[in-house]
Amino acid sequence: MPHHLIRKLDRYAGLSADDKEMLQRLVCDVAWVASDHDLIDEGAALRQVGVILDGWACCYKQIEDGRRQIVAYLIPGDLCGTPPVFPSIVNYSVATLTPVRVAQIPAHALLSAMDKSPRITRAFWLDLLASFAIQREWTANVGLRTARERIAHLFCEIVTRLRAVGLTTADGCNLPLTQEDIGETVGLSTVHVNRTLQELRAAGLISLKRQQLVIPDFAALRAVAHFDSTYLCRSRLEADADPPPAAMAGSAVPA
Amino acid sequence: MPHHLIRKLDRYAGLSADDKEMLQRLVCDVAWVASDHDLIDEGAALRQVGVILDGWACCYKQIEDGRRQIVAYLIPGDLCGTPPVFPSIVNYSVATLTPVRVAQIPAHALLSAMDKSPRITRAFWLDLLASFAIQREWTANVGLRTARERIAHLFCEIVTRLRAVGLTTADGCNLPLTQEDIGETVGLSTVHVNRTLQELRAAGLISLKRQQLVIPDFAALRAVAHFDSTYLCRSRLEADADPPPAAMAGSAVPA
DNA sequence: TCTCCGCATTGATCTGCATCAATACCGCAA
DNA sequence: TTGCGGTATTGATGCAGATCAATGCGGAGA
Repeated sequence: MPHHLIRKLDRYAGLSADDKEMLQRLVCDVAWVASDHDLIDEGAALRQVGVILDGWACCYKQIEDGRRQIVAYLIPGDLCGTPPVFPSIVNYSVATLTPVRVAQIPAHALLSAMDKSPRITRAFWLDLLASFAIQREWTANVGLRTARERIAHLFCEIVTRLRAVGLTTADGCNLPLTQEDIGETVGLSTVHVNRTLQELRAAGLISLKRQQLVIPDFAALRAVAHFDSTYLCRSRLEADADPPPAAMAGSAVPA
Repeated sequence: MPHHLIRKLDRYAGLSADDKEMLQRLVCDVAWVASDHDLIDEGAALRQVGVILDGWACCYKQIEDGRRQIVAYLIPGDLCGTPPVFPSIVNYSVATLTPVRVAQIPAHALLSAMDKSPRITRAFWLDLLASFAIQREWTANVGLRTARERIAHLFCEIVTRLRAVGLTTADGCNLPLTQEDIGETVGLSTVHVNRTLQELRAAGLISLKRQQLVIPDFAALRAVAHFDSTYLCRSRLEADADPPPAAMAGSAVPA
């Protein structure tokens, strides 16, 4: 049961059996962290990279007066911290949203793995570029969409990402976010998030209760959101080396 | 007169004379591009990286109905495209805002330079991480600040970045942006940008006419914007190798 | 010099979303 | 079972910023 990270990196750059073994060995320092705890504090000097094995976390920024903005979600297979430059100082914090199982890869181990395998190096580059693409999309999401579109877009993205790591149900996923979290993600007040969710429900676009998100008609939600999944298909290096990467269609991987 | 890129990379990772020479040689395919032209079209498969030598450009995204969001500005010394993974497919477009002088570095040349020098590799990593940090900040800017704060923050960032490449005057800079550009950057209508600019002027925080931005009291503007420049200080690996890196200093390694 | 065009500016009006303030609900622990 | 704390929901009201519609202005080209 290699963690999602290896599968993801493999899709990015086609790892050899050796590569996978090497990566597998990196993941040794594993721990559970309770919900609602910080994994990284802004300003810390990291000498290692975290790998999320289970659970959700988020990267956020805060300004003096308490306003908070979530700038990314971390799900299983995602890195936590900024490889592979050490020591690196991060300008955001990371907090768990659920209990999280996280592994720590020490700087030197990661660097030496990258030294030994150009495929591993390439895979980490691509992973970073993929997160970057998501970040750009978030900027655009908050900057130019309406409340309804923003939330719809967020849900489309989340489901697509979770599907890629096999964490979805047939037509939805578990969504461990409060309405406040959602608001801090898309730049809306909690109250307005609530009302917008009800609109989406009323329109039959989603169902959401008890942290279970169901999207009966993904295409419909995508249309509302103006969601174009290509930015999630890793920077689509050799775009056809594997699964149907493209636009519409079924997205992502069976695995 | 080595272009700004080399100076920047040098600050990131401390290049050797050889490194600099190698980089210098990369920059050969140079051309001028007129204002208001696309340098990169969304979906293109890049086999090279551009380097902005002179002028301004911007990365932007568009959705069907014509709404547009600027997600980044490129100024001299910035890369245009996503090194160093090729071919890479970008999910945004790049347009010139002024006439731009741009060099193209072919994929193989860049990769071989990175192969030969770990410092160069490291420098490119850090440059990418720096852009990423800016993108995160933009997400937060649009997500949680008011109109006045957003524009103030944008100006603080721009001046700080320009200063790092020596393109500022004593207390300001040239700003080749229309009010429409600014609006598409921070998620506001043109009209409201205009009014907010006037507010900032009335408050004595800025002066802006004929593309000349003057900030008489940077600290004051920074306070309004809740601007914290640390995210611009490259991931501040060796934080004290040069100019006052701002805030509290400390941390990190002399390397 | 005049004319044109893109950009900046101004006013009037509308609305999406914030804010304030209760109230309802649910899971949990005693 | 009861009570409690965090989350969701609902209503009422206010405002930041959008939208619509002119008008002004400065620079480039004839």
